[in-house]
Amino acid sequence: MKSKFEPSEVEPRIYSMWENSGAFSAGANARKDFPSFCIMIPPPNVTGALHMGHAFNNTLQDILIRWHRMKGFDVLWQPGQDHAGIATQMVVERQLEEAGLPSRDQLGRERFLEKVWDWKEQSGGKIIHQLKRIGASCDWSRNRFTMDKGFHDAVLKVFIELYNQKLIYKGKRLVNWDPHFETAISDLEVEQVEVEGKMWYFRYPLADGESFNYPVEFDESENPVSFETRNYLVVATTRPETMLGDTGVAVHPEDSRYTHLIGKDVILPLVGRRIRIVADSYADPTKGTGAVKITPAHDFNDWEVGKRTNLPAINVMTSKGKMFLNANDDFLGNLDIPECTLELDGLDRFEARKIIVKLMAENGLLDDVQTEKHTVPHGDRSKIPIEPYLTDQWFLDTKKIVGPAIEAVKTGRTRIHPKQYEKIYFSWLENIEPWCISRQLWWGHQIPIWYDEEGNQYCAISEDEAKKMAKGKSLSRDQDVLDTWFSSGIWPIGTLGWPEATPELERYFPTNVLVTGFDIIFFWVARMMMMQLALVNDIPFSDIYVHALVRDKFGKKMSKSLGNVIDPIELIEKYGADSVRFTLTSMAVMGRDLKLSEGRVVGYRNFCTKIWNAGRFLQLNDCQIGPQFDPRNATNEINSWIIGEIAKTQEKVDNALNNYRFNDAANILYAFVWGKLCDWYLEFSKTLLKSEDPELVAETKSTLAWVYKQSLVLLHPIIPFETEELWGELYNEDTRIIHTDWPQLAVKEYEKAKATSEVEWIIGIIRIIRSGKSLLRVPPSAIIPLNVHIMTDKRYEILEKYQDFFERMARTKPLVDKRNPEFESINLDNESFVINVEGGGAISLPLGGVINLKLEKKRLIETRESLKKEISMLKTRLSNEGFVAKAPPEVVEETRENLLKLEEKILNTNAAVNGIQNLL
RNA sequence: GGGCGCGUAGCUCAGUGGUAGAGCACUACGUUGACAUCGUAGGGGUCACUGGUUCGAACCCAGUCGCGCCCACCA
Repeated sequence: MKSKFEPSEVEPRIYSMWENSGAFSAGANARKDFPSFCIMIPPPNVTGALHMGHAFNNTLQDILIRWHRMKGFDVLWQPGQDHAGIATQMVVERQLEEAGLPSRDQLGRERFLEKVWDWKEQSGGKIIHQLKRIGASCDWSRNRFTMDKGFHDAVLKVFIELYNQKLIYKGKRLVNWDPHFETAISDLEVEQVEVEGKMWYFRYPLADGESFNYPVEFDESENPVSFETRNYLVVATTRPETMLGDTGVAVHPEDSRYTHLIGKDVILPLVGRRIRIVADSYADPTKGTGAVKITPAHDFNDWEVGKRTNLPAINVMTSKGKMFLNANDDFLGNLDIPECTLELDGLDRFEARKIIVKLMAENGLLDDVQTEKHTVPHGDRSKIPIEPYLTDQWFLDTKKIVGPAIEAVKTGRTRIHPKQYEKIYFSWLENIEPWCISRQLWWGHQIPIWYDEEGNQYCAISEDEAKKMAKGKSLSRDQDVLDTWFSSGIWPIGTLGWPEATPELERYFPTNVLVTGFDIIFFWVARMMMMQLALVNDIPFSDIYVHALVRDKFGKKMSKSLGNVIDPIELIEKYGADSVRFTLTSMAVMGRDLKLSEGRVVGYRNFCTKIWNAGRFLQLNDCQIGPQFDPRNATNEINSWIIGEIAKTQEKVDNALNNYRFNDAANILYAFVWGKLCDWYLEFSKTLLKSEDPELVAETKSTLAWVYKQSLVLLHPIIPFETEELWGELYNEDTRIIHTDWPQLAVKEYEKAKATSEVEWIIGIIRIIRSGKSLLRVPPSAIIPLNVHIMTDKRYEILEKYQDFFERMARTKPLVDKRNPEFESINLDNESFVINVEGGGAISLPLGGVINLKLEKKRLIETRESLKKEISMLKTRLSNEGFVAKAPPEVVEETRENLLKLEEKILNTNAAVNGIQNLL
């Protein structure tokens, strides 16, 4: 065995060994009649790179997968990648531009898509390779891509089914439009960004020479007392450029300032168009001026107002967000739209804004400007303000299929962990809006709709089919593609071969756990629920584990623009995949984001080193599990103790993982392996192995080998590489650790209570001797005497039995029986450090010349004082009737026991004080 | 505006009714045959604040202050 564990050498070797031997294949290591256990990987972008969130997400999945595989379940971890419409198209377009190649438009659809496929082929393997680096044990032979033929057709099939059920329809609606990508996006892809903005107050002159009295001063009961005569209305806006598309001004039907103006017209400044003053309760008298300009084609609320009050909608922008004033798009009414003579055509909407404000000011129509913060909707990919835009789009009527998805979680058929996310899930689903599923992109699943010359729709899986339906009419296909999340929505059934009735669908669906971040609950989780239930009438998974976000050490979201991204691959190269995995696991607390700091990784890298060195110790001592060895029959107490401890650890780890308490699992293992196995048992074993009793030596070697082996198995789901390597080094097994059976150590059978309490007592004494020596600055190498003053015979015998351990582990001389039946005073024959022994008894370390008697007396008195304090605290509690009557009996009992222990300690301390006094 | 979460040791975080925990960092000592990526010992916290419930509160409840996030709206 090498003296150091070298992840960079071991990890690739072990991973290929697993992969080449089919260790990850669906059903590998499945025991007969065991149920299936299936996890669908949240498919990463095919052209993406692994970030910390992926590393975290997939580590947790891999833990669950490896754990179940070892337990004998029929396991499938289904991997795959997502085509990521906008993101991928964006990358390829940028590459073309950087390389000075023809642009998307110049290439045309077919040739552009070839470029995208090229890029996919070129970079698509990267993310898979990176997932392998962290040790993900997916069944790669089943890898799926959302644009692969089978999956592609499944997506179209879904569209066709839902279309035929009239759940998918086309309509001209106002949608969130991204002027950069020139596509519609869904509500979810819109981010609200707070910006410092301005509110402009514009005067819109009344038509036909009208004027009115506007109240300007009020008395105490808010009645107007003075008025000014106005021949204009004032409206407020944050987006002046949209005024060119104004087709009305709304006031509240009960706003007495304006009621008499309803039905009259104003002249839209700069444009000269007459637009109507309408009554609509959307206008809030308490906001702005109470009169609100209405631009139905560029504002969601205005669109609704326009529909209610029969105002036309005039689109004033191109799909790129540039002004375009003579579009003559009049979708809601039939007003005659006079030609606009303003020369703004082709100007960017924000440039136009400046000019319009300037023109309004020049015309004396700018009433006021205020600066204020407001939120502006931005495209989550383009990061520019989206534009509400009037277009033809496809929608999925989610309201009609949402019911079962809500029901499934309400009834607990699907459980969300942690539970608090259920609320978020419900609140979104219960207020769901139609889902805009069409995108004006090229990379994606092209909508399977063909149109004939009259515009009739033919929904079919292929052009041939559509032609048949159209009875030979000449057809053209809809140019739009589907939202990427539409295809992700059928990931569970799609990857298993739906719509075919495949054996995999039969075996693994519904799947068991979905492990995902909360940021895609709406995008993905809720939609999978809806779509699976709608298509195959079953839940996609029974459990949803929602994990938190990995943030940087300051709690900031990692992002490229902030430059605070920690690359998991770099961490893996520096510390090894196992260390990174253990770190993420130990921080995976439900419901709280994790701030990753490199210090944690270092700590767990050291843990991996510790495990390695313990393995070396076993090998140096030639530890193997003897053929006759049964851990339940170990005779030596120390051996029994550690056997009991590993059994308890196994139980705790299972319990933690069953409850998705990954951090508990990691911490339990850490505490056992380092705190118990290495710190104590290995040290004890050094003495045991020197025994002259060959049976004890054999039992100890077997125990070491067996307990360490169980530890490796329990660690394997979190630390797969190193445990596999150690397994190969230390144990001659037919199977690799990845396919070893997960232990089931019934604590009742494996733990010997007597051995546990005995060894724990000894550990306590060793600790306190070490502590005493250290406090008194006795050099650790100094070997000191150990006198026993107060002790029952029974306990003294135990103490004697462990003499050799005291000598090795606390550096003491053989113990000397100085017990005196008269407990009045300890018979201290030299300057001594006195120790109260847990559970009764007193020992001393005679340290002549080393310690200052007066100081030691002072220390003892201080000890006595603190004991007194504790005692009086406990006494107060026990004399409290409420406590005795209402506290649980075991708590009262425990308090009594503690009090007795303390009282014994104080007696011993008194005796020690007296002993010292005699010497002084 | 609605909702969720967080505030515990210098740092990163567990704990969640019964006398405060881990890792890292810090201090002292230490090369005993697994391990200096180590060992032993130690210092360090009125568990944000204020009230309440309780025999007992870091934990439950209410409020306050600070931080973060989600949803909605924004004339």
